[in-house]
Amino acid sequence: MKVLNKHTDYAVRALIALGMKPGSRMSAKALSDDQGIPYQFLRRILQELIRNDLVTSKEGAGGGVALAKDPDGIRVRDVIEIFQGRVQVSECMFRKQLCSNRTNCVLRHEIMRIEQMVNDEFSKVTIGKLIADLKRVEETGRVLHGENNQ
Amino acid sequence: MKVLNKHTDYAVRALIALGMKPGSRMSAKALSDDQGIPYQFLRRILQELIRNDLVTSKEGAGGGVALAKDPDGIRVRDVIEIFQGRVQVSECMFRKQLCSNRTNCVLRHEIMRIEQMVNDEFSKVTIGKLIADLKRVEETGRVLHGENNQ
DNA sequence: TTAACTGATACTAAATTAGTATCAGAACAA
DNA sequence: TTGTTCTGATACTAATTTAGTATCAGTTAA
Ligand code: FES
Ligand code: FES
Repeated sequence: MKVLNKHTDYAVRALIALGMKPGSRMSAKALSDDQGIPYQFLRRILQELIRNDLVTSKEGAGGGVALAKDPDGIRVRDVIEIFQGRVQVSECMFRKQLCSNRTNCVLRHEIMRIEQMVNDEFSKVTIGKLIADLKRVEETGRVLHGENNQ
Repeated sequence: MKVLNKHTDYAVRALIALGMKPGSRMSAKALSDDQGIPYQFLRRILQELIRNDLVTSKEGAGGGVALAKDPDGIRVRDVIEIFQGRVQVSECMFRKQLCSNRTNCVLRHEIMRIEQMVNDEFSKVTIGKLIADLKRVEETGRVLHGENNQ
């Protein structure tokens, strides 16, 4: 059961990469090379991030993309919702077509509690937090993530 | 972002239905009609539940399936793991091929914490608990789930 | 005026999920 | 002992989602 798909995965990676170089724009090409993300795929992901105001862009030569806001203001939850929709355990546990009485369904209660928890947790994790963690690890010399070794 | 697929959904429904009539066997056909689950699909789901010792079966005329253990001993988590594998947020956030240094990866830490939480929660929800909830609601006359009304 | 970019969108391929079909064999009952 | 009702096993198809590619128009800077 995989929770994050490639869109979200790549988007988070791209956002971190952009957040690591504050102020500077990067082209999609550079990001693609940097992070090993298929170029055309990344392009579409970035365009979606732009539409959702997480990223700003500048067209033309010397253009590129940059974070639209403070890394601490970008939650992983936001990214998930853009590419995968709201976290929901099941559209409706016992019926394809949503029930009219959803609020009364006890089965749903359990499930919605879990949904809420997951959403809360993903709200706490921001790009800023991830970057801080990454930097801390880099400084203390501990190994980091897959791109850097092996 | 849908977390539970049809296999899990139908399996839970079937397990609840079986748990509601303790002792008695039901044929896959009856279950299928009862719950509105496609017959052949349900057959395969039941066979999987049987292989995993959540359900027992008896062949031949008058045969059928029944819960193999106490409903309280069947966790929704077990069902999820049978049909969707272990809950994991991402195989590995930053690399397709699992990194050798996963234990040191700070990004992974956040994610594994959330995974753990979800698994814990789905461990707490058992078929017995769901049945108890259902019965309580039936008694108090409150509306229940989608099969019973519009 | 050309090279380096993004915007928009159509398209294809791969993987997963959902659902169907078939045949063999067990148990029961007449 | 034969027909009927059931499960076991497994192959198959269809639908949907996810992943990835391609193309063309327009913008900007040198
Ligand atoms: S089954 Fe639809 S709301 Fe509970
Ligand atoms: S990216 Fe692979 S373990 Fe962190």
